[in-house]
Parts: sequence; structure tokens; C-alpha cells
Amino acid sequence: MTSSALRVRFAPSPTGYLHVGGARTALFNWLLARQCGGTFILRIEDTDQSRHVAGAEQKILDDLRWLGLQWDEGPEVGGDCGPYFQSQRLDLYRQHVQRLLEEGNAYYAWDTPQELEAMRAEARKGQGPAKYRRPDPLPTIAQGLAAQQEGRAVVVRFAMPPGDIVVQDHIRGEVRVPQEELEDFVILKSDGWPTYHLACVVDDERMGITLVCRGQDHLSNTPKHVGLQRALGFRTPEYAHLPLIFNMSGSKMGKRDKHTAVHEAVTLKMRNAGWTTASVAESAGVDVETAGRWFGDKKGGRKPEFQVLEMDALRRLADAAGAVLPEIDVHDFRASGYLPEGLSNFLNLLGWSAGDDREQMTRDEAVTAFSVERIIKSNAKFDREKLLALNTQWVAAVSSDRLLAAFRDWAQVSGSAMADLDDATAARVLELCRGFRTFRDVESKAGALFVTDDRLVYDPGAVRKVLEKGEGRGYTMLAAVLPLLESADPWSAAELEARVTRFCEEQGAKLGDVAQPLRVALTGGTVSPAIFETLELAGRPRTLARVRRCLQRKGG
RNA sequence: GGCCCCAUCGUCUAGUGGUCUAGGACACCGGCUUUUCACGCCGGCAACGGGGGUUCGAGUCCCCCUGGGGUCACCA
Repeated sequence: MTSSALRVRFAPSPTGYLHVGGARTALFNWLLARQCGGTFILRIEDTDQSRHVAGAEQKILDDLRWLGLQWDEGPEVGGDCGPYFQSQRLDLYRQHVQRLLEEGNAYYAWDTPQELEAMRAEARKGQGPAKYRRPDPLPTIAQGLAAQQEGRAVVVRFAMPPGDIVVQDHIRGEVRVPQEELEDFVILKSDGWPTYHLACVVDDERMGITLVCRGQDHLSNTPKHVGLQRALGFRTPEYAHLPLIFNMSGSKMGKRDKHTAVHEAVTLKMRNAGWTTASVAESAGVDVETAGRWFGDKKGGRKPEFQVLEMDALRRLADAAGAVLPEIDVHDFRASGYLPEGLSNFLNLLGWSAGDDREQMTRDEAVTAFSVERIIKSNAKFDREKLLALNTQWVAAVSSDRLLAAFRDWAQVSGSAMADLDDATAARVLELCRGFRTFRDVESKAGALFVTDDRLVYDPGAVRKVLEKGEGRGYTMLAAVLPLLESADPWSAAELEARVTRFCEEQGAKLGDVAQPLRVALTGGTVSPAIFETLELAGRPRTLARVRRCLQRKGG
């Protein structure tokens, strides 16, 4: 695997955003290609028309680039083995199917779903493997065509050749699958499109893929692919099957988690806030029936049908129910304010380690250190705390220019009010918030400074604790420092600090006795960057307006 | 259930027969720093799933059990 002839690929299916598991697969492949001057190919596996999500491929490309995983061949960059969308290679697949058919390595089949189900049920009862029973004799091509003419749903199945199949895997070692386990799987669907197996094998051959590095969930497909390769006279590439990534709970990480989070919040609303299915429908912007199916009916024993709600509707519902959607896709982390450096570094460490105590690594270091031999065999859990910690390290490590650029991307992607800030102000905000973990922290720490005065919301707890407590001591302090602020000249952090410090000394007060009321007046809460710098950044007019407004609230 | 894969702190992992009274990181707990929140610094707690072998010696090799996972589609 040190050859410059190494050709690897990442082959996502456009059914949604780029998932973190897929991102790690892409990263590992990319690393492998970069370290030996090989080629990293991106191929879109869009052979399932029904599950295709409009615009998904664009999102996947965008997030791959955000992660810094540019491909050498593929969509938008081209290459000698294109097109790189399987939907544009249908003729090629059909030619191969035809060949298999003519050589007797594949045959037409037109079993109904009921018949297939019956076959499986029977096989299960007989405690043998649930596999398709090959007809004997095989239908002829003419018979298959005739069935098609009659309007039956005809597929093509591959006639799995006899013999056990042994796969040499760089991570698992030798994996042997007995012949009895291998069935005659479908290679061409009745809609005339190839299945994943056929398309994947043909493309890996035609694109000259030398190493297939993918998730372990594909391990059991590999014998099928090897069988196909032999029948077609193809090479068998090398294989490396990656361990899987799970949630901390041990469950599979997926779209479902988002639904579960919202479902819990909605359940709570129904119990405590009088929500009904109708409120769910309204919040999500769907009809009541859909809302009902999504929510399910515990008493009626009807399980929730999460798939009926689109992501957009789910997001609306989440907002209404006050639920936070868990991050699952790369895009979620991007919108949550993680640095690609952090996410990528974390993903790199999931299922692989350098062998020493190094954890924080630049991309270049990872390229040098990475090796298939050091990939872990066991599945890993996705520990968000660890990711957060690593991201924090990266925030501190990255140059201020880089941080600013990443901040702008985040502000734009997340729709933050801070997207409009000019470079100098944005840079100043970043500087004042130093020590933050994600850009979302920056938002919650400094975001309030940039909303219009009338949209500033006061946290009741903060108001009580900082302003009202002790017979309105906080308000008193505010009123007392107001003149000092009004006459401050110049309006600078140093000048303001000098004035307030002197005031505190005279009053025998602690700095905090003034700083906290100022914070609440300025931001509505108890958290902000260092107070004097914050004042300076907010500027005189805004500061004075907010302090006065806060004082007025006291009366009202 | 059949088949396949996996197994070190709560989590990610180091460990390739003796230097393992098992190392690091995150989380957690305690302390320091501090005008808030973070960041940072110091310290602490914490693991070889169980049973058999092999060997002078096993976290490291073999077997069984247990546990976890994947897969059994006209999805990829």
C-alpha cells in the first residue's frame, strides 16, 4: 500500500447529508491516497431512485470540501474514468449484466414479493440460512424476456458460483464465508437499474480501484462482490473494513436520533403544556394525520413512524418544542461551530491511533503517521465531550486569520446575526471570547451585543440575582456609575476601567458589584467577555441606551 | 435465529510473552487562577469480561463461555 498506483474511492449515496461515519471513511481513504501519492476518487452511488434526496450530492461535496477532503477524480473535477455518477453509467452496467446472462452466470427471475417472503419464512423455520432458492432448471433468456412482456416485475440474479469465499482483509485478516451462506442476489432491478453490488463491482474495476476501504457493514457484501469479480474476469482489489461508530448509548448514530430527541421534547410538551397532535401538526407544518403517525400512539400500541417527517418539518417542530437536534451529520457540526480541524482530528482518532501519545495532529502529520495496519478492529463510541475538548485545543492553536475565516463560514451556515460583522469587529469578538470551545459559545457569549436594543431579552434569573437582590443594590450601582460612563472620554476599555475602579475604591465595593449589573444591562445575562472591553466594543451609544433602558425597567 | 466480526479505565486508546504495582487523553472529583462564563494549571479516582489451557512467565498465544456489534432487500 505504498505504491503511487494506489487508487481509493469514497462512494456515498445521495440520500442526505454527509454522515460522520462516512466522513471518517472518506478521511481514511484520503489519507491513504495522500501519503503515497495515490489517487482519491469520489463516486456518487445514486442507483436508488426512490431514496434519492434532491440536492444531496451537492451538500456532500460541500461538506467534504469543508473538511478539507478534496478528491482527485470525481464530480466537478472530472477524470479519465468518468462519469462519476452511477446514474450516468447505466449502459455500462447493462452490458455487464447482459454478458453474465449470456454466459449463464446470471438469470432472470420474477418471483413476487409474497413468494420471496414465503421462501424466507420457510428457510428460517428449517433453521438454515434464509437464502434464495435457485430454480432448476434456470429460466432461459427467452423466458425471462417473455415474462417481462407479460408485464411481470423481472429482475436479474447473479448465479453465485460454487465454493466458499475467502476474503483477505487488511484489518480483519482472513474472513471465510461458506458457500451455503451465499445466495443468488439481485444485480439488476425490475426498473432496469443495477443494484449496488453490480454497480460497485463494475465501477471499482473500471475506475482501477486498488484498495477498497469502507465500513464494516459492508464486510458481508464482500464475498458477493468477489463472486461477481470472478465471473466477470475482474481483479479483486485489496480490502480494509473499518470498525463502526456508535452513540455513547451504544445505539447506531443516525437520523433517528434527531427524531428521538424531538419526540421526547414533544412528549414533555403534551404532558406539561397541553400539546396535542394538532399542535404538533401546526408546529411542523404538516397535516394532523402525518403528525399522528409521526408521534405514534403508546396506548394504541402504534409505534412512531419517524420517516413521515422531512428534516425541515422536524427542525420546525424542534424549535417549537424547544428541542436541540443532536449533531449527526458533518453539516450539523459545521453549523454548531466546530472547526473542520477539530472534527477531522477527532474522526481520525476514532478507530486509529498513531501508536504514541499524540492526539492533536495537523493534517500533514496525520498523512505521515496514518497506516492501515494501525486501524483498530473494534467499534468505537462517538464521545462528544472528547470532540469538544479537541475542538477547543484547535481553536486555541489555529492562526487568527484561519479562525476568522472559519468563523465567517459558521456565521453564514448557521444564519447567525454576527454574519454581518465587518472583519475588524469579528476579529475583535473572537479575541475577546478567547477560550471558547465552539463558535456557538461565541454566539452565546457575545451575540447579544449585536441584536437590536429592543430585541434584547433579559434573563429573569440574572435580573433577580444581580439587579434586584439586596433591595435593588444592582440597580443602585448602575445608576451610580451611569454618569461616569456618560462622561468617559475617550470611550476606551482603559479609561472605563480606570473610572470604574476608582469608583469602586471610593464606594468600598468590589469590581464584581459593578461589573455584573453592567453585564445584565448590556447583554441581558450574566455572561459576556471581559466587561470593559465589552463596553468598548459595544460603543458609547449602545451602552448608555441599554443601561438607561435597564434602569427604566426597574420602575416598570 | 443462521452466518460473520469484535472484546484494556465511564469513553477514545497505548500495550505485538518478562521493563504492567498497565501509560496517555476526555469525562468525573478536589485544588489553583479569576470582574462573569469559559480557557489554563496542579492533583486524584478509574480497566485487562469469566473459565480453561500453552509457557519458567500471559493484558499479550490457543479453546470454550459470556457480552457487544454487523448482516441476512428489487437500500446502499
